[in-house]
Amino acid sequence: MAFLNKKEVASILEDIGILLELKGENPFKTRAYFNAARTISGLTSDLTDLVESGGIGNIKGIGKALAEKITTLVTTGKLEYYENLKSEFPPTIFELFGIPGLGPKKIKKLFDTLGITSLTELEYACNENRLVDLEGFGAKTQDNILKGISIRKKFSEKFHFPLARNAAEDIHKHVNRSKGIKRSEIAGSLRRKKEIIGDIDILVSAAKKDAENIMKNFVTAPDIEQVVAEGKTKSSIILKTGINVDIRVVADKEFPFALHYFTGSKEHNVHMRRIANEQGYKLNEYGLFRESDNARVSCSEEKDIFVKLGLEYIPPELREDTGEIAAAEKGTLPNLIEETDLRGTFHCHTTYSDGANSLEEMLQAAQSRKWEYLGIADHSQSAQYARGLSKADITRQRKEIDALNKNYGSCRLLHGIESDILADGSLDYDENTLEIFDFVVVSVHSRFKMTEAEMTKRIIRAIKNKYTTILGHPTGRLLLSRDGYNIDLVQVIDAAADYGKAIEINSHPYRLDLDWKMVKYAKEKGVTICINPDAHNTDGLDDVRYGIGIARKGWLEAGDVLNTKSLTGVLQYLGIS
DNA sequence: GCCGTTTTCGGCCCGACTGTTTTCAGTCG
Repeated sequence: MAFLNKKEVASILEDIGILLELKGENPFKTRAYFNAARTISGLTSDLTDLVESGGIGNIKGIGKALAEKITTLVTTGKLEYYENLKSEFPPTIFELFGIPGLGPKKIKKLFDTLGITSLTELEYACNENRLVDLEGFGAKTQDNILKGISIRKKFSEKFHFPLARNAAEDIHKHVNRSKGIKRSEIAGSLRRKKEIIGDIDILVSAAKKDAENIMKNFVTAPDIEQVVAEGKTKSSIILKTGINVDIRVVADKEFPFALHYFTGSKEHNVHMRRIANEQGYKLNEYGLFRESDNARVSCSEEKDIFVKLGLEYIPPELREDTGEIAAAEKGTLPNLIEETDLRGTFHCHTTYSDGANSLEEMLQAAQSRKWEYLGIADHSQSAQYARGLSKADITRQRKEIDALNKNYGSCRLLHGIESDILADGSLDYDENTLEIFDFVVVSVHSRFKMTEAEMTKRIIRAIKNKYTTILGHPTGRLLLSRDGYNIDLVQVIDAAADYGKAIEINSHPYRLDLDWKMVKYAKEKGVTICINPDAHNTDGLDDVRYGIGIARKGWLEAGDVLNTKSLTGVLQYLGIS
């Protein structure tokens, strides 16, 4: 019997890390907790099993002390060490982390000397001018903290991918108009195709004489809320949308190294630097240096850095320190799927339910994308909020699809449905009706608040249904606004593997569900993945590009994905002609 | 805290910018 799941254990380990930082503990010790939190949250094997078998201590980065603490947490739900640490600080102290310029040391100082325990108290103290005389603080610091609090109140700290990408492209264009730019690129989590973006990183190479002008141009870009830092090689601004943008200007020979460094992730970089050290090099954002004589190893492209370290080139999407470096050492990195590999897609809505475009308009849009097939999956009858299809609607839709397929040669419409998974795990039509469809996507749209055991059972029952083709948005999460329902994804993926069913990567930028961390697990279990746009209009079809990003982050190759198959291959897969 | 073909101690990635200091600690990525 487990008292805490992975997510909860990881969250406690992270809290411990923060509390240890506050206490001024050895930074390597705190890092051990943060690393362990990351490791635990990324585990695909069952945590309870690992604890019971003692295998938990064999995981890299989890030694004797952490293994004991994790075991205690899983088996009892409590940890005295954590409770004691927590009792030293009020819980609201966590609010203070994330204000720019405020780290553990300063927060501790504020707590010890002024008794500040929350954001409100901090703002009050700033307005009372109480920070200026504090050792290590001053008028400037106090002012910046106030600005930070005001920005925190106004904006969220994270952004959906498209919003961040559009902002990044705008500022990138603006910067590129500066004189003397040699190379430039958008780096950071955007380049790694993360589902949520915290800030934008722009990298530029130029001669030294041009750097100052480029910086000036950057900090005077339109729509800037605040210039946070302005230096010769590094500056930082906050846009009116609340997004933070960092820029680095380096010499052109440093560009590949800076690009690698600036793309991250931080964990990947740390690991790469360790690999470099082991081979007698030092790696930083300016170059790769031989430790014996400090000689620079020249690399003209980012790819060369990996080659020099005896690694395969690691595509940015994989740089999360989740095994990509070991695979690159062994030469076993996947040949990642590309957007051009897609030959069609499934799960699209039309005016029959809550879509904005007709069947014919969707078909034309698919044709213009050179797709061989388009799977229509409107909502099912119980989804009344979305005008779910009655049996009469289904008959009518079938007729129209058959007629369109006769008139349009190059792209075939496939007639599917997005059937609600009812509370008991059954589907939303009788067997005679389900029989009609070319494919069936099954999704949860109601009764989100079940226990994990109930929800898992419900979804697995739907997976087992013989009419089910694809499990749609498996957690139901809405990024930045709604957590997914409680579900044991490992069990769900195992069931999909056992029953030969596909799982969707819902490509809508607010969903991106299945999460890439689990995509990799699904691939390992041999589950077919389907990259679906969940399009509600013709433009929505382009969302598959976000799904591709997630598929790549999940190590997928073209062969792992259903909709890279030709029409013939798909018809064969679906068992229709 | 973790780790080890240099193994039970002594390392642990590395550098820029800010604001406070008067040579550097703290923060950030």
